[in-house]
Amino acid sequence: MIQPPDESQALAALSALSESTRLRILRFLVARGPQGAPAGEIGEAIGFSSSRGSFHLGVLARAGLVTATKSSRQVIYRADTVAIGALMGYLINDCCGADPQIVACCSPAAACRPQGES
Amino acid sequence: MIQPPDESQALAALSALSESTRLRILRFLVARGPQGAPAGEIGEAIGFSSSRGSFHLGVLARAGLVTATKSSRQVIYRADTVAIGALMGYLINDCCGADPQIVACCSPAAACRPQGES
DNA sequence: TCAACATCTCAAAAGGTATTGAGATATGAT
DNA sequence: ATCATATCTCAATACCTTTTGAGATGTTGA
Repeated sequence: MIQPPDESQALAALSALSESTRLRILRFLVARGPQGAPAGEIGEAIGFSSSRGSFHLGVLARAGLVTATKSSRQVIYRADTVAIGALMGYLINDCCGADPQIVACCSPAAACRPQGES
Repeated sequence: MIQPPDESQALAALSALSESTRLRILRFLVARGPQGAPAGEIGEAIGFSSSRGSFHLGVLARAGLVTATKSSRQVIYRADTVAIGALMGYLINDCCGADPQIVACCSPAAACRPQGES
């Protein structure tokens, strides 16, 4: 059954993505693939203290963009690509009515101009 | 020349989108198409005072997601579909490495499960 | 058991964001 | 000129977010 995330889920996800540390974490985890990475390693790669990392990873997890699974004394975080895809689908199709100009930008080879550039 | 929005632009746009009133405004304006709508009409449709509307429309405009053009005594706002598309492209391709599972969700017929649902 | 490790929680401080209502500004009509 | 209209600005208030450092919790290995 096709069911988009509801608005409040989408808002939580967008809010989670709108912070530079968290965007970097997500980039890192997507690049890692299904294997994910433990909190400490993410912190070392990106550069933040354990409490700061815990805070940001918690925001991402509560927003549903990453999953956290305990593995002995570590916590492995993984990007939830299905959730991320659902957010994209919500934005493109539900919020933007699948506007062709917007949809066109989503393919890897898309030639979309940056915002506010001539 | 293909050039994605830079990170700070993307963050401003994501932050602008992560508020329910503004997401509604954008939905409304995308549905309106290139004709756009004056501030007052958006406020009536969505339900907010002029000062609140001015604040939120300003956030969207500063983030580059909408354009504002003065037309006699009204200000016409329009969704900037190129900028919105560029944001989508940035998220999908630059942040998420064009992960196939994420890209798959962007077509209108995509069957993506919502975040956090079984 | 004890020490080291990985992560989380908590409270304080600083800064950012949203809402409200009053009022300023500018345009168009009488 | 005067008035109504459309929008923006401003200051006050309330609330939310981020960072920091200290320390709590739970896990593994000696």
